[in-house]
Amino acid sequence: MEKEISTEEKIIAAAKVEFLAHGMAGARMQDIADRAGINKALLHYYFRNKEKLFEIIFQESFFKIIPQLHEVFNSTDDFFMIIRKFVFVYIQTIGENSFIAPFLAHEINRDPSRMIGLLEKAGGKRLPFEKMVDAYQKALAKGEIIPCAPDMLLTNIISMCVFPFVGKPILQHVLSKDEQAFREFVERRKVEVAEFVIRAIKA
Amino acid sequence: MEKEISTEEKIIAAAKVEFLAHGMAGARMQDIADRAGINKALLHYYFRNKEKLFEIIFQESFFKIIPQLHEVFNSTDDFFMIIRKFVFVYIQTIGENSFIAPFLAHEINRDPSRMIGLLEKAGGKRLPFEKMVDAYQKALAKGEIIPCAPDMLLTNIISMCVFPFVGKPILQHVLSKDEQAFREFVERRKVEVAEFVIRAIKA
DNA sequence: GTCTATACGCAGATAGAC
DNA sequence: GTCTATCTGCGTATAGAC
Repeated sequence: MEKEISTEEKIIAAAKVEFLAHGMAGARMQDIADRAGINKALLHYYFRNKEKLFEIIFQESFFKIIPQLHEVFNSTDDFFMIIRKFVFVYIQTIGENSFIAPFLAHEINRDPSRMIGLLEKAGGKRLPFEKMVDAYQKALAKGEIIPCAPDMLLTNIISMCVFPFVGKPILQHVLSKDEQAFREFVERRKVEVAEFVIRAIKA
Repeated sequence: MEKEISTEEKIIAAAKVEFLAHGMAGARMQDIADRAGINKALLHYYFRNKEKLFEIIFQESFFKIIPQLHEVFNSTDDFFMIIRKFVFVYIQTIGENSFIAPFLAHEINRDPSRMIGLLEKAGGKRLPFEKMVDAYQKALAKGEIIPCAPDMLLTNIISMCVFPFVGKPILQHVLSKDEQAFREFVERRKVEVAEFVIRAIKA
C-alpha cells in the first residue's frame, strides 16, 4: 500500500531542501515549486507567501535540534553519564539533518528576534542550562569533578558537538577528509567528545 | 592632517558591513551605495558587478581569519604553550571581527568551491594541520600528553574558539548574557579554553 | 485544487550628461 | 569620477479559467 503524500507535504519537503540549502534570501519560490512538482501559484494557495512558508521550515528545524535535550538532563545518571548521553544524542540528531545547523546559524544571526519569539511562544520549556547546572553542582559536591564555570563547560560541549557541521567544508579541507571519511569522523566524535570533556573536568 | 578616504575605500568598507550582515544573497547594492554616501552607478564604475565586489569582501574576510595561525605553529614552544597561544590569538582575531565567522560559515557552506579556489590560488601556504601534528608527536614522544587523534584534537580546539561567534545569539539566550556579559565571557575564554584542552590531554 | 497567464515591484546593471 | 535617468530581467504575488 503506497502511502499518499499530500501536496502540502510535498511543498514542505521541497521548501525544506531549498531553504536549508540557500537560506531565506537565497531560496527561490520557483525552485521550490519545481522540486515539489507543482507550480508557483499553488505555493501561494497553500502558504500565503514566502515568509509564511519560511517560518514553518525555520520553526520545524529549530525544534528538531533544541528541545530533546531536556530528557537527557532529567535522568538520574551521574554527571559523566549525562555528558556522554548529551553528546551522543546531540551529534546524532544534528548529524541526521546535517544542513540544519548551518541554516539555523545563518538565519538566527540574521534575525535573532525570530528565535526569541519562538521560544517565548513555546513558553514553559526552559532551555537545558539550569538542569545542567544542578547536575554539575551535585557532581562537584560529591568530589567527582574539579570546579569549572558551568557556562564555559556547556559552551565547550555544544561547540564541539555543533561546529563540525557548521564548519564542515573547512574541516574537510583542512583534515583532507572526503565525505565517507568525514562521516566516520563524526561517528567517532559521538563517543570521543564526551571522553575528552570528562578528562578535562574529572577530579 | 585628516587622512583622505578614497571612494574605493569607502565602498569596500560599506560593502563589508552589508555583506557581513546579510550575506551575498541578502545584501543590496542600493544599501551599499547609501552607506558609502554615493550612488549605485559608481559602484559599477569601481567594481563591475555585485559578484566582483562580493569576491573582494569574501577573500579579505577569509584571509583575515585563516593564515596567521601558521606563525603560532612555527614557534619552538612546547605543545601546551602552542595551544595557549593558538587559542588566544584565534579567539582574539575572530572576536575583533565578530561578524566574519558567521558570514564565512554561511558563504562557504553555500559554495565550498570558492574557498577551495582561493586556497589553491594562495598556493604554497598549507593549512596548519601538518605543523600541529608535528608538535603533537614530539609532545607524545616526550610523554607530556596521552595519545589522542590529532584531527579530533584540532577540531575540538577550533570548535571551541569559533562556535561562540557563530552561535552567539543562541548562547546569549541560553546563558542569559547581555552584550557586556558576553564580551567578558569571550575574554575569559581566551585563557580558559586552552586550560580546558590541556587538562584533557596531559599525561 | 490545480493550472496558465500576467501584473508589479525591486534590484542589478547600463547610457549618457556633466 | 560622479551624477540622473533608464533599461532589463527576475522573483513574488495575484487573477481567473478549468
